[in-house]
Amino acid sequence: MTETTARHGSDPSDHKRRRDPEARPQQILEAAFREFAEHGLAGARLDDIAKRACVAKGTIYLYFPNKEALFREMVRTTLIAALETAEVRRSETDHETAVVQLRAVASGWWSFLRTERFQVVQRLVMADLPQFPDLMQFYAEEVVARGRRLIAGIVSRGIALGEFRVVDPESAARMLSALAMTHSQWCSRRQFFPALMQRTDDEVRDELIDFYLHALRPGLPVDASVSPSSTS
Amino acid sequence: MTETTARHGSDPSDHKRRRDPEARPQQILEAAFREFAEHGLAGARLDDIAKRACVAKGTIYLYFPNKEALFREMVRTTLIAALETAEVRRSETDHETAVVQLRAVASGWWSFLRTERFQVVQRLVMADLPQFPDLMQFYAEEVVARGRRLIAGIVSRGIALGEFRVVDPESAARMLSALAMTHSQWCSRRQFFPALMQRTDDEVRDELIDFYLHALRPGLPVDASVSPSSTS
DNA sequence: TAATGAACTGACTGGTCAGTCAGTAAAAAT
DNA sequence: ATTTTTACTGACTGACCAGTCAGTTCATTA
Repeated sequence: MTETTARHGSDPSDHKRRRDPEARPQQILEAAFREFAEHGLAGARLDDIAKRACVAKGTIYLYFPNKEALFREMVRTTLIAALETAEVRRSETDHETAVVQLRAVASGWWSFLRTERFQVVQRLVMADLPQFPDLMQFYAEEVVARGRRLIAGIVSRGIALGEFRVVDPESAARMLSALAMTHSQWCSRRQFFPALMQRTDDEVRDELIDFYLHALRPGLPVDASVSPSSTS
Repeated sequence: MTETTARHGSDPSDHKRRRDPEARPQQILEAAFREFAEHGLAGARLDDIAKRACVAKGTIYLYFPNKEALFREMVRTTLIAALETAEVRRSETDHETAVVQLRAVASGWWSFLRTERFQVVQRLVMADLPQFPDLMQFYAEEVVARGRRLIAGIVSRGIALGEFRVVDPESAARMLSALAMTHSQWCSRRQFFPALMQRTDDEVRDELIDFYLHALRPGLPVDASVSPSSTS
């Protein structure tokens, strides 16, 4: 009784879109990503995640059994999304020299390392993942090992083609990972590393790829193998 | 009245050594180190730290105003202790070739990176230090920059002596840091990196130093990074 | 028009823990 | 022997927050 055309809510346009409930998990995961990124696992509050997702706290529990599950799922989906990003460039350069291919793939990999998503995961991996051995395993296998195999393959090819000196490809791949991952982290904290302040991301990338390629140059000695291009 | 020789406590040998109270801060800091190492900043409980230090919780507050201060001080003293460890070897090799000196200093630095103390701090730096910009600054300046200067000096000398190709010494030092820090972390998580399982710490060290020295070998003619010889 | 139930809400509860403080106990001073 | 000081204790409190659940809203069905 007493209802005119206006109910109590008044504005019919701000209707919460409880339409398509299958969008909810993504929406919550995205909010969780932001909160975990800023505060880590322990520091993130479910109330804040809910607020960010424009959802009540109870709603989160309709889709995820608890905070830990939410965290796990958020890491998993982020890693998967990141992987897809990384798969972009790759075999489209198989006809090139190993040096060219390595530059191309390393650049793609670098772009991935420089994304905010990866940087955030990187921090969470260091900070909180020791508590979740299975996620750590997933990360090690699906992200680290996968990237490493990619690089190792190219290095092998370069060795076979005589472009690189003979090295253990797995080890060489690890060296590139180390250079790239660390430099990417440092780039994200430029304020603390004066030398990086006067370099762009791309310059840092080129610097480390050049350095890396120098380490793989075939040995100096016997002349014949290298065509003396006598240029400058 | 009624007291014989025995009071109520009975055992006179377990007297808490409230002797030399200046030992207390160190004792608490050490316990804090262990707890923070295992659980991070948020996860460590003051009750546990107290228990580990064989002290009541209240006692901690006699020496540190709050948990954050305890954390800061623990990081500070650990970094300082770590630095002293690292300063050991150094100018005692100034008469050697740059290559030999670099090997010696890098080995010393590597031992430092491999200590539990450094590994723990490394993790805390990643996980929790963003909240403490001044500590981050301290870490960047006193640990990272200092180590980098040390290496850069040797590289400069090697360039001057013609042992190394001409590179930016600061950049070269950064490359070595990246290789060493990352590999040290991976060594601490060997379970997840199959390739490292069959290598000792020392083998990993040699592998990366060799790789590094290859990158610094004085060049073939000129770089001419990519020479498209138009094979096709 | 009413009944049904899926989607969602947010006040509430119970456990956890940083930080407090009134009190004890031993050593030093009187 | 008595008082004062220093070092320490641990039960307590209040804030915080993950997780719950009785209740609301609204689209769909009857």
